[in-house]
Amino acid sequence: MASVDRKAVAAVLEDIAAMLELKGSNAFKVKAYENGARAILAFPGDLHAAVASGELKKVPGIGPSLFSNIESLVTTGSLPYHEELRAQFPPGLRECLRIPGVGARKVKQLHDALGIDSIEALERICLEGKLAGVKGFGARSAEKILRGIAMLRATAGLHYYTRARRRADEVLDLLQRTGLAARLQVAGSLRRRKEIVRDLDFVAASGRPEELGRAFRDLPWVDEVTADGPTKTSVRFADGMAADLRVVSDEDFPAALQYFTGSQEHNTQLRARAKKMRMKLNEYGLFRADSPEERVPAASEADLYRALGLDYIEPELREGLGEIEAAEHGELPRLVSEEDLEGVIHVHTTESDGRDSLEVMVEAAREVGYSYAAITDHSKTAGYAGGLNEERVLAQREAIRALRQRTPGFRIFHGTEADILADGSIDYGDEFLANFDLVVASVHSRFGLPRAEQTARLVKAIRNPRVAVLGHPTGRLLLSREGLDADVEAVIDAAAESGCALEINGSPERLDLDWRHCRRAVEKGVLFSIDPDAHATREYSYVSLGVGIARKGWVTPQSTLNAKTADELEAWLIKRRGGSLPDL
DNA sequence: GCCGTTTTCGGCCCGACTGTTTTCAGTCG
Repeated sequence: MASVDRKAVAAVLEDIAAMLELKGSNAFKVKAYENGARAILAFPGDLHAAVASGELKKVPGIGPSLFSNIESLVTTGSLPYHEELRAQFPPGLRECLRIPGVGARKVKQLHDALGIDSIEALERICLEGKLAGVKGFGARSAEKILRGIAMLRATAGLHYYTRARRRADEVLDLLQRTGLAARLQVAGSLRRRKEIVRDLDFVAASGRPEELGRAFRDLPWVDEVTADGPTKTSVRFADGMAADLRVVSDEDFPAALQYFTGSQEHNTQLRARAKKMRMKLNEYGLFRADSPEERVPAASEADLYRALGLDYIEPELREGLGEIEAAEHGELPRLVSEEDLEGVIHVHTTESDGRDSLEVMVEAAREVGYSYAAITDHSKTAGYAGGLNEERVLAQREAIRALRQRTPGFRIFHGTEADILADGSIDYGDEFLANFDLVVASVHSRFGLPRAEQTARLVKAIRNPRVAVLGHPTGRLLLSREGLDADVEAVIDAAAESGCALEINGSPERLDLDWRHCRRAVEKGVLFSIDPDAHATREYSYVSLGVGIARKGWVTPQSTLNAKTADELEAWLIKRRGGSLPDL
């Protein structure tokens, strides 16, 4: 049987949606396929099993038709309906949909009028000045499309959260200094703490919108102004990042902030709810449906949610994945926050590939406010990272013993980030692992193993009682490397069963485990270790990125390993390994 | 194509901006 994972299924559904759009099908049918793709990506269980049992039919957004399509895909590896559609459209035509500012209607029109069937053909027509003849396209259309093509090629416009956050803070600072904004906040996916951000959204309350808009256009990084209306200004910075500013009245601000925080899907559901309750929600406020002039008073986002019969929903949760239902029933979790963290796990020093010494890393952890740190340098297999052989481990143990004497009131756990070998065993061997207080086990090699082998490898490591934490579980690198191919659901089940914690690695390029997987794991009782993977003192700040991902994944303090106190962690470690920690 | 405490048929979120138009369709979020 062909192995079709959820990403592949979602990609097919998205492809179908794109082609239905090109066909000019009912927009809601298109939407249904897009929603289906999202639902599959977010579906936490085993897709094959859910198809076999029919459980998938119960997932919102998967109706009879989508179910049978998905069933065909996972059981036979292909879908005739998809093939039929593909045969009708050249692949280049679907590529054209990715150009910003170019949608299905325009692509279809250009295909019909000029036979354009690829981005290259479209570019040529624009350059040759042959576009303006087509009805609906004028002199400026070609220019705009060419810019869109350039943009698409440049970066695909995606940015790490950290980079976007830094730029957003700079923008907020400069706009704040103008004194033109009574209220000013960043919204959008950045506020929702998505790991990857496409553009920045700012919302302001101001009595002088034109001046504020001008200040926005005049920001030092602005390369191009892409939209410029009385309430909305869009720019692109020289580094390719796009940013929007919306200016509203003070009274409208809460609704505007809510609206521009999104996500699209969350807002769609929220508006449908408002409508059902005979109200109307838009970016200016909440109104009575039968008397549109009558505003439902709301001084804050919390007021808006309350008026809709909902508990306040934290921005991180607003992904349209059941948070509204949970808020309705008072079942939202108390999300973990940085204040809940008692200690830091997964810390490197100069002994392997860190840039600061043991003493400096420990002191910095104490200054951050932690009451313990688990030092986890690389293991012997990681020669490229200066990994420690057994002899050096024992020497480090002595160094830590000595440092403990000089660091009263602060607990130092001696750990390792040990390599999981291809067969799932840990490179030091189980016996030697007993020398550590805490073992983080990670995959650093053989990413290409077949799925079944890769899964078995991770499960074996998780079931090893010496292993406390599975480090960066999928090994992905955002924007550059797919994670290893493993059955995450099986990994989660193994963690739940054995009690091994899964890491939420806060390194900006990792943010692994992905938040989409966390929620199901939390429900199953899995513990998470929210770690910086720090290679220098300043990288302790990565913990806050990990916390953002944990919050998106509905992780609570109770589900967080390093929200335990030092004593609790020690007790947990002893229980996990079924024996005492090394006598130090 | 999906969905149901108005409904198994008839809805499906809503508005700003652009570029082309003289009243609007397309795109985006």
